[in-house]
Amino acid sequence: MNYWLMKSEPDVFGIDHLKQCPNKTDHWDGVRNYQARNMMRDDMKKKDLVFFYHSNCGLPGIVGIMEVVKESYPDYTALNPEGKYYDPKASAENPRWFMVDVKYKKKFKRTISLAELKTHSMIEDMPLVRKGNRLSIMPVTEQQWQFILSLL
DNA sequence: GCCAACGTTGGC
DNA sequence: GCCAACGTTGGC
Repeated sequence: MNYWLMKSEPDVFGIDHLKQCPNKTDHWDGVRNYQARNMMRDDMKKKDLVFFYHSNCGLPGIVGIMEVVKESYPDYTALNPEGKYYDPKASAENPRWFMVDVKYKKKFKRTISLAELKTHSMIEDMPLVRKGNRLSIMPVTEQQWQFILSLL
């Protein structure tokens, strides 16, 4: 089993949105970065656990945990010319972009903020805390996962 | 709202 | 294949 971290803007889609979805499950659409796509498409497996990270907000940080419940399939939002995730280079035959389904597991009592995460040398190798990093999906090692949980 | 860092695009 | 221009991410 693998661990991951995925970013989302809480104003657009935060952890509370996921919790309120039917069956607390939704598809993680709109990923338009090849590195992130490849990980989601090739390496993300059912039952993998994922940190839900809130970005671009008052207190950026890890807010909870979700679980992968469906492995990658074409992100159909790329095919909708009206949608903001439309990509004219994607087609049904050649989807180009993929998504997985994730299910809400838990929300932490507090946000483990980016500022707090940056103070710990245990996790200094995480892309998340490195300068200028914009990856919206990244792998988390088991050691990093356990360490972060120990901060709660 | 600013801006640094980064990814993507497209001319050559 | 290089690289300048541009667009986006995301912290602050």
